Amino acid sequence: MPIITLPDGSKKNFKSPVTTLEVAESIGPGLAKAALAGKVNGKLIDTCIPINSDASLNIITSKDQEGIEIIRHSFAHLIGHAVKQLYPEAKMAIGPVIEDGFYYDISYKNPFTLNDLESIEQRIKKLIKQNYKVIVETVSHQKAKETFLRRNESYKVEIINQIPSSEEIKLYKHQEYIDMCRGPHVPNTSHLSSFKLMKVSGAYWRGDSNNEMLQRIYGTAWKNSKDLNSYLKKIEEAEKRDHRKLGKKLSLFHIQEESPGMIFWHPKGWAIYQILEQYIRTIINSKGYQEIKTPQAVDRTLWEKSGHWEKFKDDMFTTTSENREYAIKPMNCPCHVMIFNQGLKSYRDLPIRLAEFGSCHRNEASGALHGLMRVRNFIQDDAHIFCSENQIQEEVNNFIDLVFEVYKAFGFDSVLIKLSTRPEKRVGSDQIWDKSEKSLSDALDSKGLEWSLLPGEGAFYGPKIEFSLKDCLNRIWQCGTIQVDFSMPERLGAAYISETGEKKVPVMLHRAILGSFERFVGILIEHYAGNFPVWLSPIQVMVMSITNRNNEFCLNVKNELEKNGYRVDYDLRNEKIGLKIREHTIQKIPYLLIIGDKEDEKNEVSVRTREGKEIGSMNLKEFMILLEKQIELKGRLKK
RNA sequence: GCCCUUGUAGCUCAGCGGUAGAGCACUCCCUUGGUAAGGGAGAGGUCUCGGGUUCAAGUCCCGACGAGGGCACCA
Repeated sequence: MPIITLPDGSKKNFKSPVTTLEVAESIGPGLAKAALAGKVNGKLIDTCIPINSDASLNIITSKDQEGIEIIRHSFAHLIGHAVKQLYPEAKMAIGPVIEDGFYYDISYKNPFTLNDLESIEQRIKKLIKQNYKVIVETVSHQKAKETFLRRNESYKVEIINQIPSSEEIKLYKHQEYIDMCRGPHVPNTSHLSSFKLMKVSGAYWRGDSNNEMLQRIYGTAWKNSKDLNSYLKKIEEAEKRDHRKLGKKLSLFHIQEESPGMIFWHPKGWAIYQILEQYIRTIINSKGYQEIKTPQAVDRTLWEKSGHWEKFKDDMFTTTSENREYAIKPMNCPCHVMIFNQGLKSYRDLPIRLAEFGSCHRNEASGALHGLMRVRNFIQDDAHIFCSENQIQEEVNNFIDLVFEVYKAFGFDSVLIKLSTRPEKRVGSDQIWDKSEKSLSDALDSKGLEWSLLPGEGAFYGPKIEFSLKDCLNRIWQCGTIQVDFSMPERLGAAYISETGEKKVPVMLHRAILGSFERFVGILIEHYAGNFPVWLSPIQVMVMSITNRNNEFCLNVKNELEKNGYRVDYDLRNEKIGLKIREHTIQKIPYLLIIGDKEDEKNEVSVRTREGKEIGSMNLKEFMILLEKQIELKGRLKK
């Protein structure tokens, strides 16, 4: 006799086991129609599954996030249903829910084209219209296996073989199509309306590049067409922020065939880069770092000693000279150890913080390259801290503060923090790993930060904290990092004399705040949509004449601003002011100064912003105060 | 690296077997105009590269290289 407690606290008595659907019906026909699943004591189940004992029940509809995820999951099954009708020989692998949508991995002899995608989408629409019931059946492990063997679904069989044979398996029947899933799923296709198949791509079976490649169909689905459209609109808007597009439009940089993955920085892009570098330089100087510079090409023997040659040989560019083989450095760390090694060090010297804006080359897989975000040549705001074991905690703590201080200056409010721990292939004892992993997690916890654990994702020499930011399409990019390294100093013979007079190996902390400048500029372009805050704008002020009678005054204004350290350009072309405003607004220059006879007479400038706001007329001094205030803010205020 | 898509003027793109097109940008001329496009004329392309099919190839086929989206990778 189950008593069902609803979210509002009310209780309902039932004489016999009751399903979510029946409970919903007892409340009202509207709810019964909308019910997608039940959440029984916190666990999601299908609406047709009987509840045998007292329970709290939450009826899930498309208004709940869980409901939308159920809808998306059921859409994955619909791909299966449609694909098997259109291409009976296709084999279905896995079809999970992802952020904003779903996908299905499929094995099929021919590649799916855009036309195929279109016909699959049409077929799904046709299936939805039939308003068919999705039927759940719980079967034994054996029966499930037989079912998929009979249907020649070898991937499903492989999945079942990984499930303990004592477990029961749920089959979802979509008319003649059968899929298997933990569920729950929608009870009827009538709940499935607003979706779009987005793209096809390749994906390795079980995510392993040694396995065969399947075809992945991606889709998005929402509770109604309004949500779907606003999602599609959002993507469209985001694409306009793409740093590659804006980089071209604003003439910041370009990349060309002859040097894939390497950047040609134009004057404006390089201006931004240099401002960043100078900013970081000033900050780290004040935090006890010393800047150094180390060679670009280093004999392979050093890379052999550091362990890079063995593990990353294929990812290094090499060159030869007079029978010697060199690697173009992929990292700065071994060279930093070489500087540390010059001269005997005492425990009193520690920590030693060596920073370098060093250009590194990594021969990344061609398919990994992505604009400024993933390149083969990049410069990090790199530094290595040589310290004793008991200094680790404090150094990590200070670094985390530094990262947040810097990120805040750019207006980043959401920073993803991840702690990556020991990978399978690694150097160093478990004891050392225990210690270093703990020092990182303690540091994060002591700051009260939210972070997630990535087991097995650490570098081969030590665990790391990663600070990641998102691009305009929500793709995540690692920027800052701090990594504990107990191995490389030893491999490269670093040592210091301890308090007790013995030789000890220092710990090395690898760390970067921005990560690569290339990637960080890419993130900034998208973060600001090209509207750089004044301190970063390559051109801060554009001085424009209305007629050529005002040219001289314009030049004076420009020179005066330049003399005061501002980045200024001017436009004296024989064009109408409307055109000049339009062009420089599109170029996203923060301040436009308009100078005509009126301004000339009063010795003032008329100020307009790239947002289209006319601030009014003022003298240059007032304008510079205004500029100064904006520069002070850095990126802390949006726009 | 793998799968799919893709490569035409500085940019965005049309053309998809029969003598290379548009808009914007560019150059010149006219216009001196007050807060997002003034008017006219002109110049500009071994259609990524290399093979092949064909009387004829941006256009079809093969290969290389690059790019885009994923996957794998990311010291």
